[in-house]
Amino acid sequence: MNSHFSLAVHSLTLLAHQPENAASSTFIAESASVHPVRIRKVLSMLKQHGLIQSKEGAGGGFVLSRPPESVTLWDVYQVTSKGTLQPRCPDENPDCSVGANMKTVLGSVFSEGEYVFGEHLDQFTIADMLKKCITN
Amino acid sequence: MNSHFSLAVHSLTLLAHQPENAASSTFIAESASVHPVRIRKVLSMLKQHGLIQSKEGAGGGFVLSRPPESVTLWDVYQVTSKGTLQPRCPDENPDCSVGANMKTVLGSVFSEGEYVFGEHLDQFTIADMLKKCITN
DNA sequence: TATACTGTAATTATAAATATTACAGTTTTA
DNA sequence: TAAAACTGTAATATTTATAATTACAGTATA
Repeated sequence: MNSHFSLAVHSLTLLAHQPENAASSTFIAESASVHPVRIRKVLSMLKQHGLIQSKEGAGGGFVLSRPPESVTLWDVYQVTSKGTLQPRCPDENPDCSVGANMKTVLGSVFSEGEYVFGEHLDQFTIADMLKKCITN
Repeated sequence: MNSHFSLAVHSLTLLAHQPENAASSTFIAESASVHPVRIRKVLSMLKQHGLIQSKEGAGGGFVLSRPPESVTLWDVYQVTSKGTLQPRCPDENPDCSVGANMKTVLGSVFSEGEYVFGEHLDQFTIADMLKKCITN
């Protein structure tokens, strides 16, 4: 699983944690121990898909655009990581009936698998994540 | 998903395809378009877990040690890729209630998710993979 | 108009994956 | 019994993928 996903969940959870004021990329980056530009890239994806809003200029930053109870990890996964479950396969080899088809065959198994995995992720919301973090 | 998995499935399917004679790492490597040493490393894992047998020396190579109908993709996954579903998380940040716990919280979500995903993989055997490859 | 932000592109640095080389050990076969 | 064809594995080099850094234009605030 790529790291965009965990950074996105982290950021959204942080925004849910302080719904009253916007969080800057620097603030989020320090919480996640990564570079602010990386946060801005990930949040750019979330913004494009309507999960957050941003405001430029002094005092600006990021806020949730939907209640954290309504955003699931599956929603986030689809924005940041769709298709990454797929196993890396070497190029197709036309000289071998196995080598020629393995990529396609495994591809369909993993596409279905991603859906099954998604049903699991869909059970958890950003609000759940916040609750789990705080009660620990 | 790491590439060990797809190389392992590829190799096992190839062995199932020619049950009569052993396949050398060079033969498998050519079918999968990768380096023979890499194949030997992956097959070493499968051998340790009793999925295949190997024979050194001239005319040697690899053969299945169990019928391909009895080996599922979940069996292979557990040998080659257990834990790789886990998202990459930055180091824990003790100064932030979210940053301190996110890794653990996501960890448990993905451990359960791996199990769910495993139930899906468990539906497919190496024999199924061979059939799918050949009828394509 | 200085300051504190987002947005994004370009570049550099680091880490991970993969290939390559090397060589010891094991069978077969000529 | 020696050459050939293999596995097994470690060490190194190369390539690719990730991540950090730098740079700078644009925007809102005070």
